[in-house]
Amino acid sequence: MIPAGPERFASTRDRIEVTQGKAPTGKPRTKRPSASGVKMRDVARLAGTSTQTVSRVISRPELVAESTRQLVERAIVELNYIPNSAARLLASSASRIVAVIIPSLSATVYAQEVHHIVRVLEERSFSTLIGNSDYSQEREERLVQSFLERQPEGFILTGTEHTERTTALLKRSGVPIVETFDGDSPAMDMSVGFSNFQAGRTVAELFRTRGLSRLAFVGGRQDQDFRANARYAGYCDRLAQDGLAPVVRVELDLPMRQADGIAALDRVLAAEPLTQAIFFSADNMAISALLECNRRGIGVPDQIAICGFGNYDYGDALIPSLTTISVPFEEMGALAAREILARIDGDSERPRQTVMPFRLIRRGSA
Amino acid sequence: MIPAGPERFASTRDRIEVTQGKAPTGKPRTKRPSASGVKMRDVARLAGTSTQTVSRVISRPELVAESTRQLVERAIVELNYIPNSAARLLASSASRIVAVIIPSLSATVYAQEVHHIVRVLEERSFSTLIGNSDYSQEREERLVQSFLERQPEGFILTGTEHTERTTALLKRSGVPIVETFDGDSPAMDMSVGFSNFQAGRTVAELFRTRGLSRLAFVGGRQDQDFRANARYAGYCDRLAQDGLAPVVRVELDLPMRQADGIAALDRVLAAEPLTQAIFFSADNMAISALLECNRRGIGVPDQIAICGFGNYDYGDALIPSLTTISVPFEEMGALAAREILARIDGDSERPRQTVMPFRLIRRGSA
DNA sequence: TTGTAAGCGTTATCAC
DNA sequence: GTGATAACGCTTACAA
Repeated sequence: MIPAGPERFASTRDRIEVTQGKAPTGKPRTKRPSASGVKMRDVARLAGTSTQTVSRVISRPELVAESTRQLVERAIVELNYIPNSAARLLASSASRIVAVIIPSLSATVYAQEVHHIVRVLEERSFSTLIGNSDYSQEREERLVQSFLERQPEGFILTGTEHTERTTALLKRSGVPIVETFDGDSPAMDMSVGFSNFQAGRTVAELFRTRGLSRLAFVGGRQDQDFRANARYAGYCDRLAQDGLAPVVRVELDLPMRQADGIAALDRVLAAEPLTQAIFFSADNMAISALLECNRRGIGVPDQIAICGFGNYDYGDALIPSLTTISVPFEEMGALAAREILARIDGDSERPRQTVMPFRLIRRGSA
Repeated sequence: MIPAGPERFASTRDRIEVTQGKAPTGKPRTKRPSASGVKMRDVARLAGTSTQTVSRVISRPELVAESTRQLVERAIVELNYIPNSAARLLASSASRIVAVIIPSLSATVYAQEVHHIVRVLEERSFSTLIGNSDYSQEREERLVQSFLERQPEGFILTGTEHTERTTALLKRSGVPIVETFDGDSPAMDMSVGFSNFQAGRTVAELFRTRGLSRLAFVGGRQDQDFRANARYAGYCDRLAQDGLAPVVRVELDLPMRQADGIAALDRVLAAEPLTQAIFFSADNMAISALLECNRRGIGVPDQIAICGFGNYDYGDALIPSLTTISVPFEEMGALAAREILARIDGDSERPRQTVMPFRLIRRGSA
């Protein structure tokens, strides 16, 4: 079926002459190398139809007579025809691309999210363009600009903090946009997130219920980690209710690596040796801090209670198991993708801002 | 600078009339909605030049007179012009896209790899198309076909096992291809991998050095997890040297989740209660098995030695710490991307098949 | 250094 | 149900 020529660039000119990037009429200018080789015109020629009919067979087969359709389909297989999406896009403005920008694929939460975005989009044969902003709004802006050149039919971004230009570019483009991971702030267009503020409040509430009052917080730098800021704000808000405030806030450079958990623990204890509880804004740090406490003989949760965020895989396998906040990152990604698709499909009046529920997973460490 | 109209779809027609998808000459057929609005022609008009000059300013500014260039650049900013990459691609066949297909972004190793692929490509302003094959060659084939429509300038795949059609399609396309994660088998084009076979051998060697002989293996299903097969083959190869063979091989459905480690441990012990060592083909399972052993009072490494694969973050924080194989996944991704770029740049005769070194990280568990 | 003309491969439109 | 023709927005080739 497929000619098994050993050389790369093997060509398919076995049955019919394949168009070779020349003007079909008029004086033949010098050659232009044709990218793929087989084009719609070749299929039409072999099938004995016009290109238009081939085009119809591909996009709206129900409009074509059964017999013609089979002829064309056979020609497509025969020639191994692969449509050129650039030409399609140029003529029809339907790129079937969705652009996704996240801070980093190295962070499990974003990788999970993207996995499910991609999964949902693939079901509908949309392709996914992926970009890492590296926690920088400037890089995000550059990515948006560069992706915009490809006319994506949707954008999925992380958070609601962007440069003015990013916002302006996106709004002007008229493309559906979903912002994820942030259910606290208003979105440009649509959003699928969760309340970081309430998550922080919930953890503070847990600690207060246990009668603890010297509470610390560990998260990313204020100017980088906006979601952690919101969690901190919620944390403070609940404490303020009892006339309290966090005794230490440790800010770490992003991306936060697992080992940073130990350093953070040290910084907390150096600043306030009598700290009774620590809220880590990511489980990986909480886990390494917890293991470090075990190693040092610091009792968890009695001497120091620990709560993480994200409900990573290993948390429940530790001793003590890790108390944490569980957020449905997979569902968030899947829904974000579905919202984009729904908008593309013209199902207009759907809920614009979805706030997903999170859960406090109460286990051994707090 | 940027008109701050509150409505979406805000248009920029403040200074000059923007082309609106009509034939500039001849009888005006009915309108075709222009996707972005501003196009090169508009920039040219505002700058008082031809589109050709605008094109040059964008792609080869050194060919344009300083004064003209400034005029054009100002017009570009003024109009917020964003080039249409479909048109560029159609005219020039340079998509500046690289397609990446991995089994799953949910698995840390692939997410790490992709993170670095994307990072390297972004430095050169290439965009990344990402697809999950879900450990299925059929899905991989579909993704390849669909990505091929977008004329990527390179493909990065996982492993060296593909359907015949996948191979045929890719070879015919003439696009540079890098296969990753497999340094044992010959590649279609280029490859950046490591020897799974030698990794398996190394682990068996470690266990043999410790005088253990009833050895088990835990990995993915044979028909899905080809890299684990290679590790198993190496494992067996080393054991055969001493007239031995694994006492149990547990095969799990992919993707393997952390909790599967405990189930696998049970299956190993059920099949051969006197098992002395287990090689897990992924750290996440090794970690949960190790923690489960602690919980059950099974002594590690004395009663059962455990070795993982991948050197995940938490392995060295456990007690006992996890012995494992470390593979430079990040470097592998980065190099894969660089190989593609080098080929695109025409730096032809570079090493085609790179085998990256792995390291045995000897820690407490084996 | 700049401009003109002719495509790139597809789809929209309209006529048959 | 099918085909001819004109775009889609850009770049290549060549002329000025």
